[in-house]
Parts: sequence; structure tokens; C-alpha cells
Amino acid sequence: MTVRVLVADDQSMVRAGFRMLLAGEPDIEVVAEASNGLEAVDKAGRFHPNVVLMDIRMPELDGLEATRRILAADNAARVLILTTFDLDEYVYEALRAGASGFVLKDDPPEQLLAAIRVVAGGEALLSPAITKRVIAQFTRTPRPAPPPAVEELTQRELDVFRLIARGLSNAEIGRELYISDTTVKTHITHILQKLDLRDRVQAVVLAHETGLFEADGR
Amino acid sequence: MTVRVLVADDQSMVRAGFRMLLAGEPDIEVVAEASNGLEAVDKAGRFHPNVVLMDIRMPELDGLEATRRILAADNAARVLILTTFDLDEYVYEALRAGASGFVLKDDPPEQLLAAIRVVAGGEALLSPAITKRVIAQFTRTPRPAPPPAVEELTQRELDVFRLIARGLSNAEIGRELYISDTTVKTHITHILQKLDLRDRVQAVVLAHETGLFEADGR
DNA sequence: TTCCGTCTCCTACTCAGGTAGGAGGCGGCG
DNA sequence: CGCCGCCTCCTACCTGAGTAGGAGACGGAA
Repeated sequence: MTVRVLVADDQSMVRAGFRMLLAGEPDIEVVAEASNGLEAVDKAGRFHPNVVLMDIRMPELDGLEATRRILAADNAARVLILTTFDLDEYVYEALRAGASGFVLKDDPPEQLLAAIRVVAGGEALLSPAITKRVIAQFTRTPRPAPPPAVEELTQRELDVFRLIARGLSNAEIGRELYISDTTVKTHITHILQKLDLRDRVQAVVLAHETGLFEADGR
Repeated sequence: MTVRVLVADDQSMVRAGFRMLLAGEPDIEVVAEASNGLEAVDKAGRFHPNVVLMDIRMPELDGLEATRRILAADNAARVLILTTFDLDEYVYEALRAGASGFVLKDDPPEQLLAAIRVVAGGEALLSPAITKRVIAQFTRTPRPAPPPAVEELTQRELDVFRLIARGLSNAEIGRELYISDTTVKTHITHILQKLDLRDRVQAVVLAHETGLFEADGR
């Protein structure tokens, strides 16, 4: 019994982030994506997701109105609002529109996943505890765990991704991993293709915004 | 009871600046200088300073490793890290290495002096969290009030920086700000110079790791 | 065994990004 | 007034990044 998810956000990087995050979860499936409100309403009607991850700020139709229309057509749907801001003035309006909960785009991944499951279960998720990032994660195990939370990418691609996210150049990455920079380029091309990103700059933004390699080995 | 200081920085201008600044303080004395990490370790061993003002980026041996070695040899020494605006990873690593605090090279003089005295007294100074908050605070200064450019970047450069941090290309930034992409390039060159960064990728990492523009208007 | 995915490396090419240097306009300040 | 900092824009140039396409090696799965 998997949770069917629709991701509606106008930033492709955000969508890519969620795709990547959710791909690692066997019980969650992204059945469609939308880059604006109208598209979200349309796809919700056609794919009948259990949960809609909905950005508020979107072209064509904002997330609030989209939420109203989706719920008007399908009151079994659950909408989880994505916000950047802690103190969003839209919060109350979104609740009135029928949203089931809120998540911050830069909440830790586990929290996002938990939020999706809770909402899919029919419960409301009111004001997720805005846990401040704990910075002091000094002691950290290198990388013994085989299953990385991020799927799609191969192990080697993840290695490269981590180094990209730290601002390293291709040559530096090559030195770090003991491979040539042409090989690094190959991996990067694959990473960008898989995540639908334009260049390494977007990859860095994605990595940091999703808190991907957060408490990594420095 | 004067505080004995060792200044370790590869830029002679910086050393000269500290020399001049500290010369005016009766209770502080610069007992030695070093232009690289090895020299710093050596001089620390020979002069036994109370406080080492340590740059991170130095030839031969970087400030982190130099810090470790100095503290291994003399655990009464206190190391104050000098940073222009460095990446967080350095901050954590420096703390792990045993540094007692951080100062920005362009902090106001009184602050630098205060930092030296505090650290000499055995107390730690400015947790990274506080540093972050401080930095984030004045970069978030409201638009109309042109504040003293303590942090070097002009308002326009800050505008560009924010957009870089979101992964935009030069052309996109130009469109967003209604300026040509050559102008964008000009600003970026200045930003990179001022913050001592290699390219926009490092700028993105810096922005995110310091939480610079976190509650930004997307 | 064959096939496939992964990892490695290569050439050749295009293009965005960054540097260097100059220049004009504008507003504030001594 | 003149100077200076900021913002704007330009040309010319060089390099790193990314694409395209191919290839060999290895190990696991069918």
C-alpha cells in the first residue's frame, strides 16, 4: 500500500530534490509533477494522488487556490504545503483552504518523509516543530551504511556529488577520489541528467537546500 | 602582565596591520610573526605566545594543522582564527583542532582587541552559531538604509550574491536585476575577490553554509 | 556464456564563467 | 569645485565545465 504523491513546485530543482528523496522510499511513489497551480489541479484530477506536496508561490495559479480546487474535486486528497518561511503569512489561509499540514523545504529529509506518511494516514500535521539545525555534529561515522538515503544515483556518483556540494573543482574531485577528471566529468554528466539539473551550481544549491549531505564528514 | 601574541598570516599587509593595531595597546605585545604554518609552529615553540592569531589559508602548512601542532606542544596556548569569511567546514574543523575563537579580518579594531584579551583570559569566543547570526544579520539589512560596508560587499553585490546562491546563471541574474550580463560579471568578479573565493560554486557553498540568505524571498 | 550496469578513461567540441582593463554617469563629500 | 566610490557597460581573452560518443574492464545475473 504505497503512498501516491504529486509534487507541485515551480522550481525544477525543488522537484528534483523531492524526486531524489522519495525515490529511496519503497512505500512512497511520485506519480506526477506539476510546475504551476493549474497543472497541479489537472494532474491531481488525473492521477488521484494521496498526498500533494504543494508550493505556495507558483505561476498561473498559486498553491492556495490550487489546494481549494483539488479538495473541491477530491476530498480524499491530502495537501501538504511546502514553505520556505518559518513565519509564512499564508499559513492560516492555507489551513482554511484545507491543507493538512506544512513542511519547510529545508527541514531534514526524515521529517519530510514522516510528514508525508502522517498526512497520508489522514492525520493533520499542524505546525511541524521547527527544529533548529543542530550544528554541533562533530563526531560522525565515515560512511559504513550501504543504503544511502538518496536513490537513483550510484555510489560513485554520490561520492562525486558530495564533493561537488563542498565546492570542489573537477580536478580536485579527481585528486580526492583518485580518478581522472574526465571520469569526474562523466559522473557529473550522469548526475545532472538524473536529477534534471543544469550545472554543478544548481547541484550545490540542491544539496544544501535539501540538507542532503548535511552532517557529512566535514 | 602583558599578552604575548604571535601573528601568523601569509599576507604581509595583514601582519603589518595587526602590528600597527597592537602597537598601540600597552597590555599586548607582538612577540613574533610567521608567514606560513610551519613557521608558526616553529615560532610558537620558541616564543611561547599566549595567543596565536592564525590565518587558515597559508602555504606550507595550513592554519588548522598548525593549530593542532601548536596545541599538541603547548596546551596553554590559545589560538584565535583569522578568517575573511571562511567556509563552515573550516570553522568546525578549526574548533576540533582546538581553536579558541574566531575573528573576521575586517572586524572593528576594538573587537579584535577584545577578542585577544578574552581568549588570553582562557575563555572561548564567538561560537560559530553566533558568528553566523551576526553575519547573517547585517547582510539582511533592509534595502533603503545603506549601512557601513563592514562586510565589504556593496548593496548591489549583495543582490547579485543572493541570486548566485539560488543557482541562477549570469544571464538569469541580469534579467532579474535588469542589468546586462557583463555587469553581472563585473559584480561577481568583485564579490569573489572580496570574499577570497575561486568561483561561484564556492560562493554558493559559502552562502548556504553560513546560512546567509536563508529566509530570503526565494 | 552472454548481457548489463558500473567504473574507468579518452578525444573533440561548445559555451558559460571569470579576468583584465577601460570608460562614462552619478551622487556624496571634503 | 574636484575627487572618489558605485553602478553600469564594453571588448578581448582564457579556462573550466559540460556534452557527445566511444571504449575497455569487471562482476553479477540470467
